Amino acid sequence: MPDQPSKLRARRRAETQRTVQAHAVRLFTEHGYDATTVVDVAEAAGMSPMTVYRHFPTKEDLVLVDEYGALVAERIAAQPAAQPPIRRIGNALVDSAATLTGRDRGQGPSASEEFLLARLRLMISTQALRARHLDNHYVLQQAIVDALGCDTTDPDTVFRAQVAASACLAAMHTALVRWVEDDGRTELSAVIAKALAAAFGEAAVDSVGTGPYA
Amino acid sequence: MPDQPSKLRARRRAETQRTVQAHAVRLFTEHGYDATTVVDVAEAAGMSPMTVYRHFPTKEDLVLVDEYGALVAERIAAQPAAQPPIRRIGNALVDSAATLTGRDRGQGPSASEEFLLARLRLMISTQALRARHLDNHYVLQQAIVDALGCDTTDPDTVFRAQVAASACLAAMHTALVRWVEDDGRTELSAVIAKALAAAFGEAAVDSVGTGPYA
DNA sequence: ACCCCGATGTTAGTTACTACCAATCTGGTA
DNA sequence: TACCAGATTGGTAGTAACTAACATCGGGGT
Repeated sequence: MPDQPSKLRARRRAETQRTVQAHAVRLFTEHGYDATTVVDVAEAAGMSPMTVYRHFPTKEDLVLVDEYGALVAERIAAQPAAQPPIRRIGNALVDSAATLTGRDRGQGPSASEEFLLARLRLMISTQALRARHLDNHYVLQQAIVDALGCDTTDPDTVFRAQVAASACLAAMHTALVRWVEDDGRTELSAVIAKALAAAFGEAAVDSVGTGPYA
Repeated sequence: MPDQPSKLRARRRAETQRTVQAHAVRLFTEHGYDATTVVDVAEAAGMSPMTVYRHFPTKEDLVLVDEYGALVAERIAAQPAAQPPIRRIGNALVDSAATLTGRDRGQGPSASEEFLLARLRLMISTQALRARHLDNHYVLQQAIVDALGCDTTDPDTVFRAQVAASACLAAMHTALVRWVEDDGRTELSAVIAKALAAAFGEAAVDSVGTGPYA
């Protein structure tokens, strides 16, 4: 059963990855992304540069790991197909953000949220990271269009879905920037909902401020 | 008068830049962006690699020169401020595209348009170029928000403007991709107008299909 | 005619990343 | 327990995108 290689291997692997990433983000934040070399990260994590490259194909990936994409695509497919695309995408984005940051009743950012914030700060302020982050949206856009499962024989429908997806993601990204500028004090899902409403009108999200709280 | 250094210098400079860029885009298209080195480009253009770097700070800039940004920002400011931001931005995007491709009555793509198409094809298919191109949108977004000249003391207004700008640019980018997939046979400004209408409703653009033709 | 500055070239160095091979360590199995 | 297979790690060498510092050359304006 090579499908499940003992799981212990996988756990150790995931653990070292987290370790390396934590050191990387810390060093990047302290001394700047460009001023920090991969060798520096390797030394801090106590391993050879080669090993770092084995876990993260590029230096940028040390910051960019994306757990959000799969979540969104999954939720899109789960939405009723009757609603307009923008609404479906918007709901999926808001829900996914709520799940990801999953914060209980207005307390401050948790530890994992602080890490997310640190990563986002880097992604926004560093050109190379910002560029690749936006390119990830490009991939996510395709995933969303696929998940919408619209009639692929009609090129016009596909086009509209692509436009909806890219516009929603752009609005979400702006919300993300805003959230980071506010140091995560507000609630991410609410900021996203506000952004979507600003772009597409109130009809874009089920209802602003709903969700697990309300 | 060092402000206007004889103009002849500037013209020669611009000319060599065009030469280098033409060779670069040709080589990139023929052999692939990643498979072509800057040294290859320099040899093709008949100069040393250093000179190439003097004219284009990075390899990516050989493809990415952006003449669009200034055009858009300028047209935004020229629009009546009474209209909603999305409409103002949408009109500016459509008008700028029409100016840029400036084609007379449905003939095929001109020579300069072929060049634009080649560059866009590279920007879309090559990851590094795609990423930096999207990052340029990020800069353009700021320029648009500034050009809108909204009340900067109210953070909410600024946020809405940012959302509007990023969403419009995303829709325009999708239109761009579509246009390239169609090998520029349709009219770029019309595709952009269609994308904006799909995202924000018919109210987004003054009227689809208007402009210098209609 | 002269001088000055901008454009070009050369060299040497840094850094991200890759290919290849060797060593080692782990986890399950006979 | 002893062992095998495969996963993980490490080292070396190489490529390619840049950067810095310095020399050179040629054209333009005074």
